Amino acid sequence: MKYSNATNYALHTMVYLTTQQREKLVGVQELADMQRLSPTYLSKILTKLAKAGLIESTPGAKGGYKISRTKQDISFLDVIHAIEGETSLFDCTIHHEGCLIENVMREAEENMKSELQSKLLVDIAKEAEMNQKS
Amino acid sequence: MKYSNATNYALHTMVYLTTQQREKLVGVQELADMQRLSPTYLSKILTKLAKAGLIESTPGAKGGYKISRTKQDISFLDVIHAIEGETSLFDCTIHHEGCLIENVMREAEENMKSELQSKLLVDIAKEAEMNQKS
DNA sequence: TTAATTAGAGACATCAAGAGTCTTTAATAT
DNA sequence: ATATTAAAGACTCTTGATGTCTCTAATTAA
Repeated sequence: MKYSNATNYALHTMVYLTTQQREKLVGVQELADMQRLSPTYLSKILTKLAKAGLIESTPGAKGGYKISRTKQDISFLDVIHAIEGETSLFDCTIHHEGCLIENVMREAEENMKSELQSKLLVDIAKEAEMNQKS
Repeated sequence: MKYSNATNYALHTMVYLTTQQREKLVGVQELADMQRLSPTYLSKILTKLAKAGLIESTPGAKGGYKISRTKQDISFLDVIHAIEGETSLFDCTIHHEGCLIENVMREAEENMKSELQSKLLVDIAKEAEMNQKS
């Protein structure tokens, strides 16, 4: 069980955008080069992030992407959610006579989600910048 | 991102076996009927559990499976591990210039694993029995 | 010893989702 | 008008999950 590569790329992209100065637009080409991805593929990921309201896009020449102005304190969970959609660690619908482990798994999942919700992009970006300087 | 159906079936099977009286062998047919699965498919899952030392198998007439005598305090994580193998939520190898989020994700994963490690089959089995009586 | 029963092993088939490409369209700046 | 950039969607390829089927090995009961 692992998160998809797309989620991984999305998180990296979001951390990178967070380190940029406000209002500066970054094109998909630059973001793709950074991660050695094809621009068209990354573009699909970026569109999902935009639809979720985490970033804002501007088409046309000198266009690009930037972190959303309205959405504050974006967390890791927000990003994961935007890419993977609503997920549940366990699918209890496969059981016919009632799921014995539903409560246990739900508890574990809530716990993990709350931790990922507490991880904010800005904190990680600061950390990354400090590491880069040293 | 979710655990596989096989892991789900394995957990249910293990909880069921834990509720049985010691040393009693349960055949794959009974375990499969309980979950409405084909015996041959469940058989593959059971073999993995046996190889991981979580259950013991006896072939031949009147044979079947029972919870391991040697392995005590089996946890949810043990079962998940037996089926899914060694997993990691994030694959950092896809990044060329160093993974920015490795530490964050590792922390979240460790947290979740330690919670699943604290969930013991015996506790869940007791709970399930109490619910059945009421 | 033979027959019935049960687990184990492995080849095989099927399906869904992930991963990624390509092409066309729409919007924006110069 | 033209160049640039995001958006949308069809398409391909690969991988892994989910099973099924068949044969073999071990054990019990007669």
